[in-house]
Amino acid sequence: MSEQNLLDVMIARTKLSKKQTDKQQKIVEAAIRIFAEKGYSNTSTSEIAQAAGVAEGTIFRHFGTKDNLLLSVILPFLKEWVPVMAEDVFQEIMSEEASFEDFVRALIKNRIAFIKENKEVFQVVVKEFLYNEELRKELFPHLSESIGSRLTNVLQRFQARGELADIPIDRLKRMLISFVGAQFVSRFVLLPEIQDLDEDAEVEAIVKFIMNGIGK
Amino acid sequence: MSEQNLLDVMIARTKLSKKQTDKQQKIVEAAIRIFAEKGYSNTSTSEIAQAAGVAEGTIFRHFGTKDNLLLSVILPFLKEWVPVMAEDVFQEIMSEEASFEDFVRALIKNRIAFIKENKEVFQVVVKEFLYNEELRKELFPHLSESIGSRLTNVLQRFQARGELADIPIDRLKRMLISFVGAQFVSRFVLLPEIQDLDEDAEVEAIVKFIMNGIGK
DNA sequence: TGATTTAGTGAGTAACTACTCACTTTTATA
DNA sequence: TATAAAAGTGAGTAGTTACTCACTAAATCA
Repeated sequence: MSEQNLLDVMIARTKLSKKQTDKQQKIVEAAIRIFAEKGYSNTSTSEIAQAAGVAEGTIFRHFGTKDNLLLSVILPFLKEWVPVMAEDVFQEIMSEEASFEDFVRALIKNRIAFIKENKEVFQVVVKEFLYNEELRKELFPHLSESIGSRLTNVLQRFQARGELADIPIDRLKRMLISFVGAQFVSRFVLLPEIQDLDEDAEVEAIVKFIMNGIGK
Repeated sequence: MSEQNLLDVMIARTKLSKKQTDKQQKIVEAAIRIFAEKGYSNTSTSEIAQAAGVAEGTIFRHFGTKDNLLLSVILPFLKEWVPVMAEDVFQEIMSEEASFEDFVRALIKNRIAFIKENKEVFQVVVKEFLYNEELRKELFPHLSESIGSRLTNVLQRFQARGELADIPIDRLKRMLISFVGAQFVSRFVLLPEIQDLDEDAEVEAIVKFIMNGIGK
């Protein structure tokens, strides 16, 4: 992977994001589609060029390396993922006197909507996050900082209010993230062919599981 | 991937499993190590040969193709995974008058022990299951049949006993598997560097989450 | 022991890989 | 409109890939 700091690339890419060529966009779209289907490592630049209706050289004119093309797919998604986590859900909900259950439900619905809008990129992110150790090691600290710390605050507040069981915050956080994450991964990556049979009911079941478990 | 039926390969490999050469074993061991670290697609046969202290031709003498080598890594693991799921835990526990909580605890402890013994292969299986669509499509039916149906029986019995919430079995099953699976994946694949800080407490937290959720 | 099968080798190969570069075409600017 | 800059091209390149095959070494069997 790229040796330079990912945050720098992230910022640089944002500045350039306004002036994007037609073909540049076609390349990214094709890359997303094929990366999602077969994985980054199993995709050749010539295949992307063909799918995008572009000469192979054009890819390298704009993105320099194949690695950079992957970043151009993943980073915009993550850049949107993180702040939306902050504003749309956290602030809005926390200002009111909402219950933890409401918070969890709103968070899950919000994230499902976002993933649905970016289904293929989500698939790429999940697959490469698991497969590409360098990428993971580079991105993990940023994600766990920006998302994790926010979640810690929220959980602490709800635990102080007495709405949560007396489990250490870190363990709570880990279980929450991995459970919800697993739902998203199994729904949108492992079994993407399944349609929304009953999305609301599914969300409700997830919320109930989190709140009350499955015992009786 | 291989065109032939995976079950046939599975059976064929079992028959041959007795007479395994020294070098054959070294190759598999090296493959497991490197596949787990960098992923199948990012590993070359020459790299495996070098790590195993073997000529590259030797790999192809024994395994024919790189795909077959991957199967020789994954299938023995799955072949052990499935029956142990049946005997060690299911039968033993179900014969007694154990509670659902006992069952879950025993199941999780048993699976953790098995994964610990086969940590690297587990990593390979998880990564390739997500990355390699053909492999997933081939293996998924067998796994969901042998494991899923057994779990369905167990859940039905406990639900009939009134120990479980009135959630449709399929949804129960999906949530249970994805939650427990997520714990294993995050523990042994995403964050393998973390040691057993307090494994019993962690297992207990997982069990409690499943039984009672995190609400109060 | 001699003969046959099996294990092991490593140089060789065709296909593919990411990437380059001299060139043409299009766009922006003066 | 003339000029400079940027976008786009595709044949070419050096390196790597999975895999082959003629061969030698070791094990098995008569």
